[in-house]
Amino acid sequence: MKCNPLSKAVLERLSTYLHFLKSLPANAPENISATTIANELGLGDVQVRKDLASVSNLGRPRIGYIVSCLIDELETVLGYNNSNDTVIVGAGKLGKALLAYEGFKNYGFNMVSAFDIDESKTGQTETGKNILPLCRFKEICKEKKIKIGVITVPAEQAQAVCDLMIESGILVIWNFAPTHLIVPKNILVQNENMATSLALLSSHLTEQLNERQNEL
Amino acid sequence: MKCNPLSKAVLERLSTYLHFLKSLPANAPENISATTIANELGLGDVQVRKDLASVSNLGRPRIGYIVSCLIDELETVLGYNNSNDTVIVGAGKLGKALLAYEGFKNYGFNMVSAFDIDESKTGQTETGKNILPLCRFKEICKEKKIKIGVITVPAEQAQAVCDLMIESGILVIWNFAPTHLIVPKNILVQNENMATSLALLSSHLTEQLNERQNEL
DNA sequence: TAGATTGTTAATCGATTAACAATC
DNA sequence: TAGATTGTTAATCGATTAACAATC
Repeated sequence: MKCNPLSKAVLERLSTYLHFLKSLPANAPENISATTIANELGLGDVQVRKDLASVSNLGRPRIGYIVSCLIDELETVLGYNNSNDTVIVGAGKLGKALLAYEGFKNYGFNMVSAFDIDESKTGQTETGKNILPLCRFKEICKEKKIKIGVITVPAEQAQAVCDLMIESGILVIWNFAPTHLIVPKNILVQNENMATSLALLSSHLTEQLNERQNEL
Repeated sequence: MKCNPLSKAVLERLSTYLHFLKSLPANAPENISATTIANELGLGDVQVRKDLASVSNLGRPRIGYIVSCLIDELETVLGYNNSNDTVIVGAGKLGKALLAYEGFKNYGFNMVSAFDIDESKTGQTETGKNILPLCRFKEICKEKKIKIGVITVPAEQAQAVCDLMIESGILVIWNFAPTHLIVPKNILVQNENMATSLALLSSHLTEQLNERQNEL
């Protein structure tokens, strides 16, 4: 396993490969070629091979890759085998849902607790996790050395929460607030922003419809 | 307004600019320079200027852009001023939530109805929208000339639903199923896939932590 | 006129694709 | 050995950045 930093585009594809490999039936052959993966996913074979080469040296001429080993290696590279403590700020509907969702464990995320400025929301949830007052945020993050934060507060408060997170030692932010966050270069913000998705859809549609018109 | 097709990266930024402009206070000056936008969003000024130039010719030396006109133009380019009928396949929790959500109107999306293969789910929702049996999907899409489809079925059924959508004339697919869909080139699939987001977060974190270790 | 700001042209950078040598 | 498949090196493509001329 190599470790020069991978681009966003590569990581996205690696995640696709992993998902595809895991979805193979149990009676499938135990090895698979990059070309097969590429065809199944509608990508170029060279691209798949290059992507895989950037994280693994399991490929063997004539044989390809052993599926189970490749899955292992991808999970490691993508961090699904870690267990990273994660905190949430904003204990509204979404925040609570994320706090309760068990599935994050599969991706190496462990939702520790949520924080909210509204102290009436604090207490324990049915699933036994704590919702704590925001004033304890920094203290707890530093103590537990937490590096991942999730923002589920309204847009107006998102930047302030973001600043607090950075001050508290958080390195990676998963932002559900529909706003652009300004952060230092070494901090990653991953936006989960519906407006952006919709803009892409909309624009592609307009283009498609124009093309059709031109054809007539 | 010009109209050569815009790249995904540009569209994402345009959506950010629009959001930022809308968030300006009412008493802000009525014009704004690309440099100001760039600084506020932590981007390069040339990039902002080039992005804006690709959709507008409102920029005036010394003055910049009139905020309200720019908002209008961005909304048009991003399609927020259209009203695009949209259908949903999969009337589970997520499908129903999307069907009920009023906010899509602001982005030019009108959720017409949802479809489900399970006929026990059919009927009218509290918000007065219909959940229809999947067997009527093609007929209705063709009749209403629907071009946008949302997939909220489990991963196993997503490809079949996707194929049905394409057959029914849909051009743009918003996919919430955690799986890779294979489509012809002229169809856009926008994936709303948490696993991919998480992979990006995780990998960045690993990188950051390694760097810190090296510094010691 | 001077200065701010635009839009464009050219240079750089990074990612994808094509060609090919290496190997089982 | 022949053929499939890998990984790498070079070529292409596209996007970002830098430099600069145009303009109000």
